[in-house]
Amino acid sequence: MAAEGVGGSVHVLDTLKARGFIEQSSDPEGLRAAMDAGPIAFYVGFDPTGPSLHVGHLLPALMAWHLQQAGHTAIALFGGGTGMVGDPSGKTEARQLLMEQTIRDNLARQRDQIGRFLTLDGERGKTVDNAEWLMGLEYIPFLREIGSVFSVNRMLAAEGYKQRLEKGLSFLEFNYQLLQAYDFLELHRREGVVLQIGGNDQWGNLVAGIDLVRRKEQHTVYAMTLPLLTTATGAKMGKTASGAVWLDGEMMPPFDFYQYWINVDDRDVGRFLKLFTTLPLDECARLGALTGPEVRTAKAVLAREVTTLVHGAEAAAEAQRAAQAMTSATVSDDLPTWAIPESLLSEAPAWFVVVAEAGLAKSRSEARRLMQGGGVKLDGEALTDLDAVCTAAALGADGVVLRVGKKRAARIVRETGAGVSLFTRT
RNA sequence: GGGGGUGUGCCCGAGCGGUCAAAGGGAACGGGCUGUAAACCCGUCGACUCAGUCUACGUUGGUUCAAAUCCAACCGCCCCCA
Repeated sequence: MAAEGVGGSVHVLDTLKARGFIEQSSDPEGLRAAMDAGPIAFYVGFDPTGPSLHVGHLLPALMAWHLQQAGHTAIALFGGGTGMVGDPSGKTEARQLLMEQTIRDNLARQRDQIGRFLTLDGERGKTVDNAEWLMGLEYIPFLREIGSVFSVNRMLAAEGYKQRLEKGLSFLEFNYQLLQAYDFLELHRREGVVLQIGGNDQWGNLVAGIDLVRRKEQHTVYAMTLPLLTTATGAKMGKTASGAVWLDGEMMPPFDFYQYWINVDDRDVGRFLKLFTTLPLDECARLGALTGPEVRTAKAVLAREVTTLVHGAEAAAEAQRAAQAMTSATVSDDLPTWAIPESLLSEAPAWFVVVAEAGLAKSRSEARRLMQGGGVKLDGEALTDLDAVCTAAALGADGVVLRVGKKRAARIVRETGAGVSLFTRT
């Protein structure tokens, strides 16, 4: 990662502001003064309800990275305890309750992923699990110490709960805010944490924590929220046809991850560069100002940078090569390759079967339709004959290139060993 | 606990005994135009051994020649009363 702002003259808060990380801040001046007085400890929470983190989590992770680069201590809090309750903020419906074991598995994976962004040496950064202090809580003491300072009136008036009040809100979920506020208090006591960051939908929870710390400890602590990102077309960031854009390489191959960024809307490129890469601001500005076909250059940089952050330089380079090979009609080693099993080849399968088996279409029916619509190309030639079959002779020594649309392609080779497709097989 | 609703394909949403693989919209995908972008136009959009068959309208059973459509129970959700 590019080092930026370390010992530099630009204040990290200004950097964050300029890059678009800050949506709301509880007390900008106070926080700045606290930071100027010396390194502070801050925390950011992750909810273990998903099996992997996704691009949405990238934002808080990168914000934490910037803060850590500026010398502040990062604490990544995993909600092993709160995950068992479920945050109702901004949700339309109640969340399904997860099994304890599922939460623990998710948590382990997420901890691993966050380690790629933050230094977690226990000195400059560490991870904690709030199950540690939440699971052992006793009801009556908790109610007396924490519950007594919360106002139900105020909670009900909060924007985040409005939607849920229409649809119904269980008492379990209603308690979520108390628990998150308690986390802040606990981390303040244990680790001297004075800042919590989170998504803008967390605002109510963060502020509740600030209030709680003030009441119990008479200390001022701070909160900052990140904007909830939407794409230029108004959709939620990070959604694709097949689901979320996962950071886990098994759930979303690096190639697909890379492609996600290449296919981003033009209008989002400048904004995303500032948020999702660690490139200097002026470089982001330069790339973001490109217009017309040149935007592709900016997208290539965006895709490479983010993929590098998440999957490493090697995987990013590989994805980039595959993407380039995608646009040329020639057979290339860089293309995702699928080795057709000898057992299948010997049956002289129709091409639509091969298209489906190679993962280029979800089903044979879809492969058929794609062919009928002229969307399948074999070595650059449209392949529309449903009866055409794939034979050893057709493959030749170097194999062939099957292309579906502009964004999917694979080299089909004759081989008995199992090939690895870079595509998400469904 | 009592009363009333409701549950449809990725999402929203029509259908209310046969003509329903299920209108319409959105999303998505393919073609055209381009720049692996947006907008726009065209097409597709359950599966399979593809002009045929199978699986689908919360779940399970029932009525009927025939059910997404009627009945019962169950499950989930919503509203009113307690």
